[in-house]
Amino acid sequence: MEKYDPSIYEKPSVAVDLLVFTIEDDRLKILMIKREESPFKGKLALPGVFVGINETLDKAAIRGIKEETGLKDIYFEQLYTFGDVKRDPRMRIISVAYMALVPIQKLDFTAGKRTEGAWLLDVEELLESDKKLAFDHRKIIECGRKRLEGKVNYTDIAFNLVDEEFTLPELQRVYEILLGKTLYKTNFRKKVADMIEETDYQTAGEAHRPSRLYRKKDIE
Amino acid sequence: MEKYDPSIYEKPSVAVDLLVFTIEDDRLKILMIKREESPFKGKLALPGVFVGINETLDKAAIRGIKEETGLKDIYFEQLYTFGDVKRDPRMRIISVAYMALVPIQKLDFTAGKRTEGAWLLDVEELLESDKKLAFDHRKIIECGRKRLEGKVNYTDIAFNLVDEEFTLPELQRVYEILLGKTLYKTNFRKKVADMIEETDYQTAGEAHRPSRLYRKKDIE
DNA sequence: ACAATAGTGTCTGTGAGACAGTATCGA
DNA sequence: TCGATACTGTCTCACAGACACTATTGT
Repeated sequence: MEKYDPSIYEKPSVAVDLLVFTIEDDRLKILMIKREESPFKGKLALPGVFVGINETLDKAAIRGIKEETGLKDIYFEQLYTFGDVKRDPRMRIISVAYMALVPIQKLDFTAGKRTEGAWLLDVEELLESDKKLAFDHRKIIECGRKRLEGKVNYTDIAFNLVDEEFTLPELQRVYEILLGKTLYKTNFRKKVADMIEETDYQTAGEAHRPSRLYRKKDIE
Repeated sequence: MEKYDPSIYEKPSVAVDLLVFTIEDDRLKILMIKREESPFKGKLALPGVFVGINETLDKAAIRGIKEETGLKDIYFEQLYTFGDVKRDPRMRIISVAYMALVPIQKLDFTAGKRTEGAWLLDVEELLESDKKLAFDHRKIIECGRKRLEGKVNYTDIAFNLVDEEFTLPELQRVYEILLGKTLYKTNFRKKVADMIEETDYQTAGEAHRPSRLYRKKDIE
């Protein structure tokens, strides 16, 4: 630390921006809102909250997730901190981005404070389009998308995008969506074999062979 | 973003803490300083700087590295942001940790502003000891140590810890130190084969077969 | 019977791991 | 010649990739 007293210097504001990912209709989606004020009025933005002076970053993220989705106890992790000087044209705001994953079955984002003005948008479509997003939120989403893809293969992060009980074809589709390529059933099953455990249930009512339900093995 | 004007709320200070890693005497070392003021007076701490109101996070990290080591143009990356409320007992300071890697040949940390009170400490020794460090700096160092180990195998990050020209035994020792285990020569060479290119030089003057010098292949 | 999807058996190629062997320096 | 370290050849084994095959539902 330096010798000067930081309290006499001008300080930045610190916010938490949230990337709430889910999978809907076999597509990766992200929760976004439409800004109703300047700057970037009318543009799409990530939901976010300012970090309270007596609030940890994780707590701020949890609070933001709760406000937007009504949910707590969902998976989240800190992504990266964005600190360009002019990322917000009004004033200096440093943004700590957090990524949250939620199975679509749990997600009812009108359950939060916001009852309208929020959407689940297709991430690939959004990133491929040249639509202007608020602030540096395009860059933040790209960062989250990469992290997601990077962690699929060497963590169990994908399990956070399926319901508590899931079929292997469902889980495989999640892997395929995150990786952006198709996988072979056999190989996929071998890979996840030691992360799952059977239940006694299976799907029914569809015009094909039923599929066994599994759950994530918690120990090990 | 929320509706309130953040400028009327109390803001945290934002600092960048630096983990300057190097390898000296076949050990992973980190640059640390002894605090001369309260709090944690006399305790070891990571060097750090406050982020200027018109300075990006990366720029603050570069400035800090320059002040401590006299170096610019060395490898660094953002590690993680630590925002516990009481991590600094004086006031709320959010710390964005950055990790820098520098080959020992380039490192002369008395070249910076600080001419004394800085040391290269053995990271494993430090983490195994129960020595009290300033702030949450033990946790930050653990975080950096893990990141380093995690990235060795699927990036070329280890190359930042050897000189521009290096022998394969040297590079292998870096890998071994970061991974904490010995490697087989043959397999190691196969792994790095497509990341290196030969030079026309080799070591001399040692009582054994000389070793060819390589450099990192930049294209590809 | 048939369409549709779930699930299995097995061959192959790639790459990590292990180890034995050869090469080249100074003393 | 010898000790020490640099470098190479090659066997094995685990695992990802590829693909053919069988199984079970509703219509």
